[in-house]
Amino acid sequence: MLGTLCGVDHHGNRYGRSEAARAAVLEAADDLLVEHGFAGLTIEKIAARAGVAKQTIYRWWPSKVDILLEAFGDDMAEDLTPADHGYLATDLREHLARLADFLTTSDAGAVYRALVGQAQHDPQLATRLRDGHLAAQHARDRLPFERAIARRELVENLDVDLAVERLVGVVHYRVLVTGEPVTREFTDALVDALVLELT
Amino acid sequence: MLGTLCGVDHHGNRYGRSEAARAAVLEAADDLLVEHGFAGLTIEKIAARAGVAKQTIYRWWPSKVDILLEAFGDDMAEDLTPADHGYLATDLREHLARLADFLTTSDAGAVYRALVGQAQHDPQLATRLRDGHLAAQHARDRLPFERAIARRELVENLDVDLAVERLVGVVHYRVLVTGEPVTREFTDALVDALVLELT
Amino acid sequence: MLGTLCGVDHHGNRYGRSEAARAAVLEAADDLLVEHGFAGLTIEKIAARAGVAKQTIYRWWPSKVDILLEAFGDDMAEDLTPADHGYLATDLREHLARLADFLTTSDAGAVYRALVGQAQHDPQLATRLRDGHLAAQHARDRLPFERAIARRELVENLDVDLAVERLVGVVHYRVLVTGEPVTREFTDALVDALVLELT
Amino acid sequence: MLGTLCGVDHHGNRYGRSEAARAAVLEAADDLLVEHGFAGLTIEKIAARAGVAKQTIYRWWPSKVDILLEAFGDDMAEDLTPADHGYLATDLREHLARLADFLTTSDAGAVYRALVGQAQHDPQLATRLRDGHLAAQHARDRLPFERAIARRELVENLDVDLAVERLVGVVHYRVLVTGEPVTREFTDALVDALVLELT
DNA sequence: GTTTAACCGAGACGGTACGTCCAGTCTTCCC
DNA sequence: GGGAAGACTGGACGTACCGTCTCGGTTAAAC
Repeated sequence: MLGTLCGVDHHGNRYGRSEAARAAVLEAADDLLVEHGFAGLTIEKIAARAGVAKQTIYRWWPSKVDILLEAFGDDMAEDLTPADHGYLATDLREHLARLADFLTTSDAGAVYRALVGQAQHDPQLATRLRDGHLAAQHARDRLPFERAIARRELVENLDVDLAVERLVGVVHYRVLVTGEPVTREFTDALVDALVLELT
Repeated sequence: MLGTLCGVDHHGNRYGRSEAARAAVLEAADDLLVEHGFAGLTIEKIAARAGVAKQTIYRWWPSKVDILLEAFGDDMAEDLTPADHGYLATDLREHLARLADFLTTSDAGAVYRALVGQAQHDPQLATRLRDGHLAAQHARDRLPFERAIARRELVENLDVDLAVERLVGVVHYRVLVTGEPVTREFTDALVDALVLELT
Repeated sequence: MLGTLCGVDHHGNRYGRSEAARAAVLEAADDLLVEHGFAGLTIEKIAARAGVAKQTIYRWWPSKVDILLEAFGDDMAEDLTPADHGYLATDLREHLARLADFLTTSDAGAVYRALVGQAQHDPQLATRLRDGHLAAQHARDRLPFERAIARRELVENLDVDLAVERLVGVVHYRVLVTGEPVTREFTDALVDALVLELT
Repeated sequence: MLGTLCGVDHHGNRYGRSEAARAAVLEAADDLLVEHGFAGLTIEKIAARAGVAKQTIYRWWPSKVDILLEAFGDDMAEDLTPADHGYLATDLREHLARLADFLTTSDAGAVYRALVGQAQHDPQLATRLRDGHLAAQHARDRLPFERAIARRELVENLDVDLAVERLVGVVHYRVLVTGEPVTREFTDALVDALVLELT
């Protein structure tokens, strides 16, 4: 016969996971987290809210943090990819302001904070979070600096990683630890001080 | 201000709480946190490990984070009060190195990380943590800068808060988020870059 | 001090099981069995009906048949102790009629039938049922015959066990297997045939 | 009435069910019952053991007791049809001994006991069991008596039903209730007492 | 020889109940 | 009155089956 190219050789709806159930669970988890916080986020409530059987959740996600990780998805990549305006200061100012906004006001940011919080109690989650999302975000955070170096705006041997951390680290500190508001003035001052120092 | 034996004014069971029970609970909580992590830290296990009735715990602490807060005690103040060497760079280098050490290697640091993690899910805890410990620590963190200003080593109108955050924030970011090791080289580079910029 | 004779040396309500909870559970189990049958008898429903936490049930009863066994209690002894009228035939006629009544119409009889049914799937229950209740009942079933022997109404070397089984066995067969009604005519005929044969 | 190969009038998949699947299910059910008891007999395990889809089971049998009923089949008729030796006592002695053997040692007997046990919780099953098997068996149990009446060995107006129950009822009682062994001595004694009484 | 319809395996699904763990409250006895 | 002990209600946990469903595949009768 012909080379049955479509579904390889699977049969039955063995691979037929319900997309509706998956989406309902992710949305329910997201909603519950925002509404009732991480403590109010139980598998039972997610199941009830999503109109889904508990078993369906356990079939696909090992724990509630896995649901959050999936719900978190690529939100960070979508929201936090720095634009290129041709000037380091402009790029960084905008990027850092968007980071602050993401962390403090968006739903995805709430999920992110919950995950980082939980990661303090769960080294495995910490590893997955870092490998899965933080590394990629760090690469995106580097972009303005790398473009500035390519533009000769910055010296070639700059420690970009350190520079990145000196910006996003401080914003994270306010969000995760001190809880102080992260204003546009603050992020701008942060960027300006760094740019002044580096150029 | 000497170490007045804390339980000095209770006379037997009749007129006061048992210092032995209090100490046993705090120690048990500390041990369980280090051994089994925050998830393995339940009131029942603390009670069992401490040889104490659950009711005794509930009588004196509203929740398990209160136990941790009390166990955490003034460790931060004791370990993280910056010395005065007469030079800003030296003070900051030493202080930041000790902060890194505290956060990553000490038992108190483990408690602190657990509390900050939990605070992401628990706004009330976040408030208490900030009011009770972080504000005081921030004041201590300012000391090197304030001394340098008094010494005229730094300009008077320096934004000290920002300077502090630009140091401790980055260290916290590594500890709480990226999980990268915080080496002496790293903290020194952080201090040096800032000091160079400010002076 | 005085010889604290009451609670030996127990302290706390360590031995303070709630009689209210116990009674509520037993009654709820009884009711649910009669209303919804053995299949409708779940621990969760017993707990809900009794207004008791599931844990309280699991604390005191290993399984739902244990609840039934306890609810069954001494009902058999109370209802099925044969009276002494001085005549074998009279004693047996009355006793067998009461047995039939117990098995087919009483709540305790419903529990008994459920237990015997379950014992077919559960050898351990079978053993407990036999040792705990059936042996005692068999001893009571023998009484009319033993009194008749004492009275010289029957020969001394009569196989009393066999005689007992030839009466109660047939009634059980109707109740448990064929489901035919066990009328007074039937039990009387059974008794009369046996008594005629033995005397 | 000869053994027409059961599946003779189905032609392939189109108009008929898979005999292989049917047999596998019945055997799996039988095995699981004997190995793990009635509680260990679940549709899922039967399906897994038989290498059959759950749906296939639900397509053909409404419940697991239906599987057992079908697996039980005509075993009773085959094993428990009394032979005709020309003497009432001989016929009954042999028949009752075979009944005892069937109930206590055969696989079909195990299924029978499980079904009778379950019938205590399930009136519908009880009805089907009685209509489907017990009535037929009762008719077979009557045969020795009817032949004896035809032979004038017994009086014509004998209550044959009662006589039958006085034999098989007692054996059932031992098997289902007391669990005592049913020896040949016991069954012979039972028969002899009855025959002596009736003739 | 193609269509076609019933059966089959596989397994995902919404549910119910299981038995366990812990939270937080309570009552009782001892010191 | 504090403390040890522990029973209590309540609720989430993760698991096991239930009975229903949908999906390809297989296969032999029907076309």
